[in-house]
Amino acid sequence: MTRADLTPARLPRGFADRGADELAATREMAEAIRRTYELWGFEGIETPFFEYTDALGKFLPDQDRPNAGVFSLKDDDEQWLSLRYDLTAPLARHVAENFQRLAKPYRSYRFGPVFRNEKPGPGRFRQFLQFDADIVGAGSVSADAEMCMMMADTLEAVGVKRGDYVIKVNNRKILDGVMEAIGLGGDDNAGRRLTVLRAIDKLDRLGPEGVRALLGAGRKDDSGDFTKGAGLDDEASSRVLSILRAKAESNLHTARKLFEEFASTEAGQEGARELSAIATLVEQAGYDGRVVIDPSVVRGLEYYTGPVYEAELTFTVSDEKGQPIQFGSVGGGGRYDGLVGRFMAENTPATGFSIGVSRLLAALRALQGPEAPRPLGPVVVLVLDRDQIGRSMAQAATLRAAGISAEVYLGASGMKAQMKYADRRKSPCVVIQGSDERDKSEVTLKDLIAGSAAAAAITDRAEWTESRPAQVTVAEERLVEQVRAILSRHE
RNA sequence: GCCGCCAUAGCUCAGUUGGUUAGAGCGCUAGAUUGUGGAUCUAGAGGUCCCCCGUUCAAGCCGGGGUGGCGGUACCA
Repeated sequence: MTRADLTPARLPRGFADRGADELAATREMAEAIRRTYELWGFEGIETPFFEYTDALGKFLPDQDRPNAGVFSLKDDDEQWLSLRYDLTAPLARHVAENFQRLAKPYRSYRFGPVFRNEKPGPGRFRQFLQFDADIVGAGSVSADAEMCMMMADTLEAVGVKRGDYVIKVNNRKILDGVMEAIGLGGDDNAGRRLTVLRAIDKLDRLGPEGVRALLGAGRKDDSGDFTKGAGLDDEASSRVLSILRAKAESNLHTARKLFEEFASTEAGQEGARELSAIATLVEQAGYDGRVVIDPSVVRGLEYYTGPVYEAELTFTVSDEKGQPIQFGSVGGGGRYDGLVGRFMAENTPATGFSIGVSRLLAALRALQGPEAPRPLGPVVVLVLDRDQIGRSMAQAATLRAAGISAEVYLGASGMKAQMKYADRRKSPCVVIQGSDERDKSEVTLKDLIAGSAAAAAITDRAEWTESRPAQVTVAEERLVEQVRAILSRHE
């Protein structure tokens, strides 16, 4: 086989392998989230990665193929299947399919990878982890208030300090009311309404002037690309922008202000009333300041029908170049009363949220800095005489029986390379038994972490070669006891 | 999708007006140390200069096309 025939070892774009450190960190975080959800009375449910494409609600009517943005394939019975792109649509399918069996309101959570077939960017992959919680069958805003409060608890459970995050709540009905008031009501204007929502969603990045441009004629960005605007006149734009300034010093003030300014339509009235109810519940439950009404939140642009919420990290950290980075949103959700209704005639209200696990993890790691704790590897039992490997295996077995993770070195290299191997495995300690120890039924244990620290102080070459820091030789039957002593120093 | 930038060793990158055998640092393998990782010294391995076509006596370098990557923007259910 020539070089040119070799298969290139390469990962598809937008996908990533994840190593031991990240797996451990993910497991820990997922566990903290799961515990919180269960404390709030949610139960787990798992759905498959694949769904029928129409169940996900994505099918272009004018083409015989599913929408771009979704990974899809045709089954052998000619039906289109797609990889799930979120965990909400599969839940809606599950609830509709098992409607009679489920106790409602149905409180459930789910965790797993979702897939999006779109251009990856920095920190954006085509496969990533989400952890969702939803309440199906509860139409009152108490359910939305609970979701917000649970989100706050969840962030604290994974290690975000109070004050380092905020759960922002808004209500789509406010926006709907305003758009109705400026003449964007009705089915004919659905496209323009969407443009308005998208413009508002960009407030963080573009500022009020950028948003105003997008509400009006349009905006040209730095790369020279032009984005067509919603074509509103100045007065209408101002009206929309005034929503974004409605945030006041407290939730109840904001709610009152919204009621005063945007209650000219029925939808606006209802939205303000709902937000006011949420504000009261949040205050009574002691979540004031953590859950905040913020009229600039838009969220997922299609299926939300009422309250929408978003978890935002408020701290900044520096990247490798010292540039401050703001992590922003790590999750969000809202009320989607229409989603289950796609599968069954019975109207089923629902509300829920999703946490971007990978993103949250990245934020926390950046916060902890590069010296985030690394999990230790196994104890490595060296093999100095290959015909004595059975003894090494017996020693490893003894350690395992004591619940200590241990492995026998299985390579062909000498002792020096074995030490290097153990070092790279982040092994806390190696077990050495050459002929000297074997004759006396002893083992030598070397504490690699302490050894590393001791070596850092050595500058003289002779001392370096002579010294055997941080190692101890003991009788073989004291193996477990000594290893435990070493491990206990590094926990 | 649109706009821009980039592609040389495992990684980060040099490479002069186009000119012999394409380099450095780090990493890797090993020796100094007959049994010791991380310091030091020494040696070694490792390259289709992204691919194709063209210009030229001569291309890593110039031109065209392709592919891949990065950044911005749009989309993000």
